[in-house]
Parts: sequence; C-alpha cells; structure tokens
Amino acid sequence: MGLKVTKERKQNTENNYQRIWQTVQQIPQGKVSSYGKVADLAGLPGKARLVGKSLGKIPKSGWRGKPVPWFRVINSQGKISFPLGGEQFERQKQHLQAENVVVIGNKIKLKDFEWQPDLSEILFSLEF
DNA sequence: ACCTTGACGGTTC
DNA sequence: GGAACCGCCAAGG
Repeated sequence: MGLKVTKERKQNTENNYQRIWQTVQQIPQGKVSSYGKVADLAGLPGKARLVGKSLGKIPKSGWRGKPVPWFRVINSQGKISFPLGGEQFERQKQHLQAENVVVIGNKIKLKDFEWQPDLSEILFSLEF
C-alpha cells in the first residue's frame, strides 16, 4: 500500500507537469507570461516555482508533438530568471528577440509584451 | 521523516 | 528601481 501511494504521487507530479506544458503552449508567439500566471492558468495557484521546475523537464520531442515555448515564460517583474550573461540566459534572450520581443538588459516591458489570455478560451482548450 | 533546493512572488525599505 | 527578506511548496536526496 505504501508503494501504491508513492506511485500515485509520482503520477500526480507528472500530471502537473503536463498541465503546465500544455498551458505554456498557449502563449502566442511574440508574447510572454510569468511563472505565477502560468501556474494560475494551469490550475495550480501558488505553485510558480513548480512551473520553473517543470520547464526544465520538457521532453526533447516536446509535448504531444508540439514544442513547448519555455522561453516565453519570465518572472513577474518582467525579467529573464537566468543569471545575466549566462548561456541559458543568452539562449532565452535570443529566442525572444527572434520573435521581436524587446529585451533590454534582462528586462522586458510587460506592458507591451505580456500575454492577455482570453480566460474562457483557455478553459475551453485545456484538457485536464 | 527531515532537510535543502529552486527558471518564484509580494512587501518593505 | 533594486536589494534584502520572508513566505511559499513540490521534489528529491
């Protein structure tokens, strides 16, 4: 029985990750969202840190055949969360600039680039 | 079961 | 604006 509980928890973790990936796939090109917002939309309020963790575990092949645009997720202050100048930082910045998101230093103007999801549309499209 | 670790967030100074 | 601080909470060791 203890074994079963462990297994269920693992499955739940996997489900959480998948919900997050699915939500991130909704962010349109040229827009960004935050870890906290993604967590909320994925039905996991308060679990912003889990979003970061899951983004680091995206399968190489993407999720359900589609890539997961992890680089469109930044923190609530509009900044790239990787250390400035690091390899990961540069990769994310490059991806964003490639779709015309303006990055100054490590910052993006949320006012201009934050994704404003249509709530009803999201709820309809997500398959939990 | 305890402890540490985060691709976080909000508040305060 | 930014740094310090604290709260948060699942994962993993």
